[in-house]
This record gives sequence, C-alpha cells and structure tokens, in this order.
Amino acid sequence: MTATYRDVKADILEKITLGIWPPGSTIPKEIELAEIYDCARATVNRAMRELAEDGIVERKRKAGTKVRMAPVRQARFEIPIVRKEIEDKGTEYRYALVRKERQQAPDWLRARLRLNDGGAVLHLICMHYADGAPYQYEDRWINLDLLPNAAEIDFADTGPNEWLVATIPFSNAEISLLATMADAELAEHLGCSKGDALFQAERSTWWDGKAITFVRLTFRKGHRMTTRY
Amino acid sequence: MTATYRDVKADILEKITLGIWPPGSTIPKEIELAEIYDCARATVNRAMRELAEDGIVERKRKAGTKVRMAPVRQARFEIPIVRKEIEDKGTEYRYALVRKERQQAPDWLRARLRLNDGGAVLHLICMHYADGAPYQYEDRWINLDLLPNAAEIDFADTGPNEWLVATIPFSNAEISLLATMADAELAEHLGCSKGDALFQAERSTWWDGKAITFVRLTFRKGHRMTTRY
DNA sequence: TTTTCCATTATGTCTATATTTATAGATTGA
DNA sequence: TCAATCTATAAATATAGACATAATGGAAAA
Repeated sequence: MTATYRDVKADILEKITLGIWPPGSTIPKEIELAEIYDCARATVNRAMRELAEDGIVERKRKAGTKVRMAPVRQARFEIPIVRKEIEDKGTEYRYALVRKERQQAPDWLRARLRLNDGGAVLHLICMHYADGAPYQYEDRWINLDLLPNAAEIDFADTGPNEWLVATIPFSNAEISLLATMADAELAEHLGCSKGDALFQAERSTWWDGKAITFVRLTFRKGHRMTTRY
Repeated sequence: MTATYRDVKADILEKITLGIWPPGSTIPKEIELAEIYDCARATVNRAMRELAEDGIVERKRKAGTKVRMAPVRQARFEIPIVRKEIEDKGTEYRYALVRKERQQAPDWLRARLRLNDGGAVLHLICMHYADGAPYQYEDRWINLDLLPNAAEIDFADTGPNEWLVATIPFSNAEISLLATMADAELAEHLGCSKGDALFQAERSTWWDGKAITFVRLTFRKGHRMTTRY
C-alpha cells in the first residue's frame, strides 16, 4: 500500500507532464509529500533526487524544489569499445594495424593533451571492420612518457584501445563529436569517396592529471550515433 | 570522523584506479565495507549505487559487486535550447523564420515518427545566428493532428523549439548525431560551400506515445559537440 | 539607508534496523 | 543427465529519527 520511491517519482513526473505542476512552480516540500504518499521522507527524497538528476526539477536548500522552466535535456551516449559495438550488432569483428611509429609529439597534440614537456609518443593507425567492411578508422597517439611499455606491445592482433582499458582501469576524458571531409587516406581505408562527409569522434584521456592518449575515430560513411531519453 | 558516502565512493574509486581492486575482481560485500569504513550499510549502498550508475562496477543480488572489465563509458551531452547555447557563449542571439508551410506528412516523416494515419504537419525552416553569423539551420516538422494550435502561431519572433518546450513540458525523444554534406540550400544559409561536411542532429519527440515533432538541426561548418566525463 | 548578522527552514546526509527481492548454487526428482 | 525446485545470501528498498548545511529574509547595527 505504501508508495515506493518509484511510485512517488512516477506520480510526480506525471503531475509535471500533465501540467498540474507547470514549469516554474514549486513542488510541496518533502515532509508534505511524505504525508501525501504515506511514506518516509527518505523515500520522497530519493524520488526527488532522481528527478533532479534527470534535469526535470531543480532543488535548493531552503528554497524548495521547483519544476525547471526548460527541462535540461541531456542525452547519454554510450561509448563502447569498437569490438563490442560491432559484435553486439551480430556482425563479425576484424581488426588490422595499418601503421605504428614512435615519434616526438607534434605541437597540435601537445596543445590538445596539455603537455608541457615535449615527449615521445606512439602513433598508431588502425582499422576496424564489421563483416569484412570498413567500419572505423582509428588514429591514436599514446604518451610514452607515461606508458613507456606501450612501445613494446605488438598491436598486430588487438587494438590499442583494448590494451589501454586493461592497463589504465579508469580515467578522465574529453570527447568531441564533429563532421569532417574524407581526405585521400580516409577515403581509401573507409571505402568512400574523397570529400564525403564523415562522422568523427575525438577523445583525449587523462589519468591523475597526466595525459594518456588522444584518439581520433572516423566512422564509415553514413554512421549515426543514436540514443533515446 | 565517520565516512560520508562521498568518502566511501572516492576511496573505492581510488582502489579501483590504483589497481588494488582490478577489473573483474569482487569488491567486499556491503556489510563488510560498512565495518571497514565505520559507517552504516546505507552509506556504503549509496556509494556503490552511484559507482554502478557511473558504469564503474556491476552489482548483482547474491553475486556481489564486481569491478567492470571494461567500464561502460557513457558521455552525457546536454542538448540546450539554441538561444541559451548561443547566449551562454556570450554572443548575441538572433532568430529568423525562413519558411512556414502547412502540408501532408511525407512518407519518410511518417516512418520516422511512426505515424499510422497520414496527417497534416507544419513544416518550418528557421535560422539561428550568433553575433550575426549563421549558427544553426533548423528544419522542423510539427504534427498538427496533435498540436492543431501550432498552425495559428506566428513563428516570426520566437523559434518553434521554445514554443514547444513551453507547450509540452516533458516528452520522450530519440536523438541521432551524424555528418552530412552541405547541399545548395544549406550552403547558402550557413555561409559555407556546397559539399562541406556539416554536423547534424536529428530529434524525434513523442508525448504519451504520440509523435509531436521531428527536427533536423544542421550546425555551421566546424561545429563540435564536446563533453567531459 | 546600507550592511552585517542570525534565526529559520528546506534539503542533504547519516544511522540502525527491517523487509523484500533476485539469484547462485545446492538439492531433488524424472 | 538434465531440468525443476528449494534455500541461503546479498543487494534493493523502506523507515524513523537525528544532525549538518546552506540559503533566505528579516532584525540589528553602522
């Protein structure tokens, strides 16, 4: 009989969507809601906290809880490992190392990774295929000052991404999504025409404030990143 | 002295990042952690629940909590209202209605919005400018069967998005991000060349299972969507 | 009048305990 | 041997009560 936090959350959400509590209005305080739904304040609190996390309401101590004027629409995109992404679609995954080269970090990379001291980096070009067709072109740079043993790894069989996630369990990252025009190299590897519009993701990764890796992932022509919310 | 759920979360996360609890390993059960940190089980529970929400650990009843082999990296992108996005950058926002037309829903739109009965739609083309320069081209379709009063609105001064969020407080949506080549129309409005690679977002929106609107947003050349996690 | 300070108050968090629920693993039966 | 069923267990959720924290609005002081 007594309401669960899900019930409370659902009911409040319904009141908001139906316009009973319009944007900008103040929702009754937790104690009152606890009485209304005949549950503990902690239960109401959890429901309200989740609604706040979802960007539907805004909470402030003393001020109370208000329905957001414009709900902060935030889409969550999962960034899976390519192999998993391909295999989850039921297609066969294949990986190939195109190029591997040890070199000094170019200026643009130093800026991107906020590196002060110019260091050695490992530059890798890899391809990922789904059912034999090109799926993703990976242009990766690994900071050898931080991960010197990366130079010893032979990335012929498994991609650098898989090695990295196994080596550095968790890290901070910055992702950018953008559109780019295919140059000759991309066109050749991804099997499209030069000048085609391609979807690209760039990711810079740090661990404990130190730059680990920068990667530019270019997807095959027509790729979409989709999510629901 | 006793640990807060933040302390517990931070400490567990540190143990994971330092490799003390490597991917795949099982974390001590909640009761044990509560003893270790000298706090209540609910405090540990909140810390662990958040770690699970963040995709760092995986929890299962009876089986315990395990460190994920590959942390599910999920990036959250906020989808703000264009006006807010532009104004938050400190640039001046300007809006213009390019075209407004009532028509029958074309087949591709019916498929996209999962409409059974062919209905009337309002087709709008709008432009959003930042400091006078083209910023975003909006190609919007509004379901007039569900929102008949949309036909009466004069979208000359404010964009349809702002009217929609004010009219429908909350809704479900599906977003796709992709790259596209500029056609003549896009090139002209966005001030770029035909064939340029442009970043595009498509959003379909439903309320209570009924399609409200479909919008295709094309950003100016070079636009990036960026987030940290 | 303006600024500083404080009481009030709503949310944030924690504790200790209880109940519910899912499930891994053991047991049982065909 | 294999599937159905049971059982012990760990997480999931709920609760009452308490204290912590931050922000508001007004009172007091300059």
